[in-house]
Parts: sequence; structure tokens; C-alpha cells
Amino acid sequence: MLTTCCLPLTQEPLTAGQAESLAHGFKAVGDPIRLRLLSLIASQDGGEVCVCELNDGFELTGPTISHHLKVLREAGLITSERRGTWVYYRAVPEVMARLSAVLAPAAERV
Amino acid sequence: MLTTCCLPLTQEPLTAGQAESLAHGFKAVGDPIRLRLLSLIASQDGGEVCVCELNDGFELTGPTISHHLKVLREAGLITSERRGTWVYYRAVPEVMARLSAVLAPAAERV
DNA sequence: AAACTGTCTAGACAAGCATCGAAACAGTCC
DNA sequence: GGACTGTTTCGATGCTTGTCTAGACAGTTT
Repeated sequence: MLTTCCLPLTQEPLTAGQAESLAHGFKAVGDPIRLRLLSLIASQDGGEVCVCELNDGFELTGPTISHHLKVLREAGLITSERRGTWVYYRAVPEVMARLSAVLAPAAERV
Repeated sequence: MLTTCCLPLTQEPLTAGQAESLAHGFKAVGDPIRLRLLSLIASQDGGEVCVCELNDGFELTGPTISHHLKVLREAGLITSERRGTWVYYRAVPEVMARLSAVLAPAAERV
């Protein structure tokens, strides 16, 4: 996963290995539904949100939402925690920040 | 395309329209080859690079590289300019910055 | 333990996508 | 205009992915 990485790519070309790893993260948010799910989770006051609340915002079935959440989880962008019958999701800011940094303008080179 | 957008998604959930637009950009860089191509173009001294130079760095055929460049171009991440038989590519920093900003940590809220 | 609610996983299917070789297009040189 | 180089587009193919339903799993209540 995204264990070590990366200067803005405006400064230095990515290696094949870095690109492979980063692309996995970008591909995860390269779907509108998943991007919206991540935004709902990441913007949540209190830092976490129950999957039962997420389902309501989409016209997709529960299994489909669950599948999308799994993709985000496997990309390291969110974590999940079961409490009783309920499952709560949190965003992982560090992973988002890494993806963000790679595309950042060169002006942030300092 | 990415005409108007977007606070960090940690601050506010994305609308379906915003997500649709942004996801298009993220999907474009969600492929390792395309991510490497973008990094080669964006990090180039002089700001532009000839496609003939790009092809050498990959074990793919010319048409495949051309296809990938087209995906990046349609996502607005690069522009192309033909000069004689040669075609030169440039990165579009503003579009990269927009994608970067969306995933930026909330700490940049100021 | 059985019945219930909530959630995830598996499998099928249709749509989308990365790759190649062939063909078309763009420009240069003779 | 024809031959050439460089590049892009087209179409076929095999692989990947988004979506659904069915079923399995996790936890709670009776």
C-alpha cells in the first residue's frame, strides 16, 4: 500500500512501482459513487459514519454500496469498525493527503 | 469538465455532479501507465515533451501510448500541440491542482 | 436455539477498458 | 504527387469492473 511516497510529480517522474501503488488509490476514487461515499465519510462531524446512514443517499442496493466501501477500504482510504450490528466507517487522512500531495502544484516545493 | 470546483471533501460532501466531474479526472490517473506519463510530462524541464520521447520509456506500442495520452487530454490534464510531424504535450497545472485540492487535508482550511 | 436485523461476500451478467495490429491522418522531403 | 516519417484513430479481443440477487455471516432479542 501507500507506505512511502511521494513528491509532487511535477518535480520528479514516478517510478513504475510508485505509479502502480498510487494509481490504485486514484482508481478507487475514480468512480463517482465512491468519491461521494468518501466525501460523506470524510466530512462527517465526529469523524465516523454508520453504513446505515450512507445507504440512504444512493439509489443503489446495500450490497453495491458495501462493494464500493470495500474498494475504498482496500485502497486504504477508509477503515471500518463493527459495533454490534452496526458498522462505522472513518476516512484515513494520511492516505488522502498522500494522493493529494502527488498532484500538488510545484509551488509547494519549498 | 472541471470548470468550477471544489473545497476539500473533508469539509463538505460532494454533489453528484461534482463527483461525476472529479471522478473523471481521478479515473484518468487511476492507471499506472497514465500516471507515469503525466509525471513525465509534468516534471519536464521546459514544460513540454515530445511524444517520441515518451514512447521510449514504456514497453507498449505507439498506439497504446497515444490512447492513454488521449484519455489524459480528454480529462483536461494535458494539452497537445503539433509542430510539423512532432507532437508536444504539456501538463495543465490548474486541473491537477483542482484534483489535489479535493483530497487535501482539512488543515488547509484556513 | 430460533427468529430477527444489519452487513458483507459470492456469482452471474452486461458494460467498460487496456492492448494490439491495421489503417487513416498529418506533415516533410524529393 | 509519391515516398517517407511520425502520430492518431479504428476495430477486435481478452480482461476488468459496476450492479444485481442470493446466500452467508455477525450480532441482538426472545
